[in-house]
Amino acid sequence: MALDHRPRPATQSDVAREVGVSRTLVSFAFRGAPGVSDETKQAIFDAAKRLGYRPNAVAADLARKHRSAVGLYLMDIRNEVYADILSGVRTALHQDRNRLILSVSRSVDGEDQGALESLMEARVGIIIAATLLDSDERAQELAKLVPLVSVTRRIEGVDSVHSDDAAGARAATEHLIRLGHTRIAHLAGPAYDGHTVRRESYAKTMRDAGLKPLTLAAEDFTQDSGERAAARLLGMADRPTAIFTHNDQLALGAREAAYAGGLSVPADLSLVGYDNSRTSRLHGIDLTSVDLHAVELGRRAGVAALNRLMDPEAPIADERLLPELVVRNSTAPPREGS
Amino acid sequence: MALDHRPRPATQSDVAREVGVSRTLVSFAFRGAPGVSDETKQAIFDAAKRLGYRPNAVAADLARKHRSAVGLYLMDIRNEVYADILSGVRTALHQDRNRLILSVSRSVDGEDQGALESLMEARVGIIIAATLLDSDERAQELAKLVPLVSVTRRIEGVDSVHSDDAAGARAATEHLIRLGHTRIAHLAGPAYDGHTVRRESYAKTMRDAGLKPLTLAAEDFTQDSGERAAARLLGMADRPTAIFTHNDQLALGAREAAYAGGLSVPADLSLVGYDNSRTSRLHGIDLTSVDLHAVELGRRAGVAALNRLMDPEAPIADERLLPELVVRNSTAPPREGS
DNA sequence: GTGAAAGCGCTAACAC
DNA sequence: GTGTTAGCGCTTTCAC
Repeated sequence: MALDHRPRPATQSDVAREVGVSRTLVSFAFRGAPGVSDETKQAIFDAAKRLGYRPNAVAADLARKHRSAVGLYLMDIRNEVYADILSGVRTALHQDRNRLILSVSRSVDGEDQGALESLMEARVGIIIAATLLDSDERAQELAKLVPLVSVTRRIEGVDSVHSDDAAGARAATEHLIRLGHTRIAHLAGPAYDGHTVRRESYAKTMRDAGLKPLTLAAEDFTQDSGERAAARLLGMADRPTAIFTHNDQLALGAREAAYAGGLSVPADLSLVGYDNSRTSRLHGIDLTSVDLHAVELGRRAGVAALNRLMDPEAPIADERLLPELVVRNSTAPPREGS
Repeated sequence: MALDHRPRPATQSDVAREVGVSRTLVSFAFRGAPGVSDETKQAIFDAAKRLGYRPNAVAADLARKHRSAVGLYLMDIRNEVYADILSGVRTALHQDRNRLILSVSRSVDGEDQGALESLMEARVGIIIAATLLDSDERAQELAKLVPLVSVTRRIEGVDSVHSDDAAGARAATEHLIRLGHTRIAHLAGPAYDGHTVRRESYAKTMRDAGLKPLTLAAEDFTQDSGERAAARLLGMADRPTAIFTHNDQLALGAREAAYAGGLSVPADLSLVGYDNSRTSRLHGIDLTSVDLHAVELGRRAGVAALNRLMDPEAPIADERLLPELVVRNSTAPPREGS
């Protein structure tokens, strides 16, 4: 067998025995607690190195009746926004010695029990969730079991750091109205509690401008489902001349549907996405999109988690960032007569 | 405080006390072990539900002197390939009740100690690594501490499931040669042990065709660094008419560099990527790319991990899949006279 | 069928 | 400075 014999990992006791001290001293030494002479400390570290000892954080947590790991739930690993949030969370957590346990939603099927469950099983001390698919109610229940920080979505009674979706959707819609579009559709995601703000803001903005809103919900948040939904929109008799989508992936799907139908962007169809992903910035894609500053969102969520861990009694955090519309080349005035 | 009082989670003892049996019975009941009457079992489950008891998998592992969690290391969360591998791994692990702990490399800086360390700390029973940045030697050392499955990269003496990179790079290079290109450059990633196969295969294919290889290593695997490196390539006196890149992100960066320099793809520059990412399939991007079947790679890695867990003495796995060149519109014959 | 007791690797009083 | 002891939530002999 090429595999070497894997010896049972060294424990505190092994180190203590090797040095000839008690386990307590080893424990103290590794946690930097006072009460261990420098010599002893050196001897302990040397022995530990020799034996290949590494503290068992899991057992330590158990003994301490305390949970040091922070769990991060991500709805969609294929969406850059979540990668950005991860980056942000990490920079915030970097200082502390916290372990970060990631968990990704299995599929975008409207419930994240599996992923959340695995975080609970791993016995994390707090969960940062981006973006919860569950209802507000279930989220609030979850928060009773373990501290919860919701990113990207505001939940009453739960630490939340989110982006002003109403403002973002309004900016996107107004941009299209200002260009002269009147038949502006909205390609929404599935209608979960956390995802209604953008569609409502879109509808309100349309009505305020005297226009008729037209919202179609995609099956999920993927490019494929965006393409399917947009194909339906573009097949209508009075097809829209502009579409504002819930996220960039849906927008890219709509873009494919347009080209598949012989339409081009922005000449025949204006498109506004949401997320300002890297792909949206590619030459030839040039997607107008709303940037919700995901890295910063993640960073703040990390800070909020740290705060909550330090003070369980602190008031509920509720932070809101302002998104920003980035205008590129996927939007233009509608063609004459269309 | 809006936050409800968070009660200490119920334990086995609580359930046992509630039902009026010993802890052992509760333990047996939850693990489906024989020796518990159906009535008792029912009573136990009822009480557990009432009390909101959920088994502590971490403590169970500790007591069992066994590690049930599987750790998955991903090099780059922004690269779709890794999202695909994650999907594959999950489908393979789905049957089993194994916990999956994710860990993503902090930055692409040539060493993944941090991410690996966190997996060790979480006390996982096996690590699936995609793609290790460390040297073969360090990977082999790691494998002595905890079972390791390497995906995407073959490591001697370690369970590996990878794609035939030599074949992939050869196919890409030959495709460009066949189109008539002679000045074909290769944009490689940083030169880690695991990433040399593609560049070597490219060089060999060039030499075999009587052409002179020109390899430039990007600083990392991101689009930005691809853009910078490609800009240097395109600024050369005798600039290449085609570039084959280590991955799609680098290729997209090269594409940006081309357009920034007034060149268009494929008229002035042919481009072949690697990964066949979703972005590469977008209308207007149409990137010719090598598909390494990442989902299947991940699935097999998951299976390999399960096997290793079941039989530590089994022979080392070494699986290799054949990649596939997907030709799109980013490659064309070189312009006359160039 | 059921339960008592020891132990997993570690922490945290408290005493010496 | 250093060691003793009890215990975290659970599993696992082994005896009743």
